[in-house]
Amino acid sequence: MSTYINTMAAPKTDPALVERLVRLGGEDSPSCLPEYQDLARDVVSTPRFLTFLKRVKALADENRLLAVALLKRRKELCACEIQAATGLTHATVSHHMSVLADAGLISSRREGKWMYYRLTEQKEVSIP
Amino acid sequence: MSTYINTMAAPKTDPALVERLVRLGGEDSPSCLPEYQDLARDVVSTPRFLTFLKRVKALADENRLLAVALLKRRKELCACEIQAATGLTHATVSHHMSVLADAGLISSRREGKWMYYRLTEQKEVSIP
DNA sequence: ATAACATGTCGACTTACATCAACACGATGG
DNA sequence: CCATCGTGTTGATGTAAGTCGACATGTTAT
Repeated sequence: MSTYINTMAAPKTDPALVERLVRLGGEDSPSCLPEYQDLARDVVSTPRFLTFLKRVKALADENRLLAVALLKRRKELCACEIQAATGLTHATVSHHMSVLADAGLISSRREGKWMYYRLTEQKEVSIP
Repeated sequence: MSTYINTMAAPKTDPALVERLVRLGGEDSPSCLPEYQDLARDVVSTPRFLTFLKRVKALADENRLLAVALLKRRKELCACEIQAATGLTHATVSHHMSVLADAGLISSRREGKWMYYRLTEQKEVSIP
């Protein structure tokens, strides 16, 4: 229903929607629309939320997840090995590894011509 | 380098690549190309891998992650509440919730006109 | 019974992103 | 010094996915 969208656009609260939401009010159910908007804003702006989202997005690709899974088995892999495992172009592999590194999931080490990657040890993160 | 791709296409192993990979062979570094292909195939075909990928993909969206984060705070939310929090159309919310449900992250309960969602309790899954 | 309402479904649109070819650059070896 | 090799970068491209409007379905209230 577009009333919600209009409400989002303008800070004014749609009385009908508020009534609807208030009617929902159980024991632990929150009350009205602005509260939801504020809560959502707070949650989304959290660094915890943003970090988690970035990591999850980095893992949400078959080839990247494969690379991470392989790095969990072998401690260290070079770019060409990951390329061999995934069957991708070196350009694509390089892009994927940069995404993973940007999310803080892997670290890279240069040794001559070769680029070695390994997982960064990270505590298990739960849903923010 | 397209040699890898050609090698992937044809089961035949490129001698030059094998040599390169063998040259890498350290103490814990595996040896040659077919081994990587086989290992990758094994890992990817694992139900563990596929389930994890599906869940991670479901969480890799700002609005879906927001919905899950809110469900972690309030025990139960109806569709219109999630719509109010995200500012999306009800069509989009419905789509997102079906994605989350399909990944086994949430369960739904119908009560009259309202559709209530809650998180499914799940053991922390680590990288497959 | 009719109206208002909450939600699901379908088709179209639009943006994000995975992928590759081509080029650039440092490193290694002859 | 020149050729080969391993990677990163850039621009272009195609496909997947998020989003919405419109319609359909079941529910509640008058």
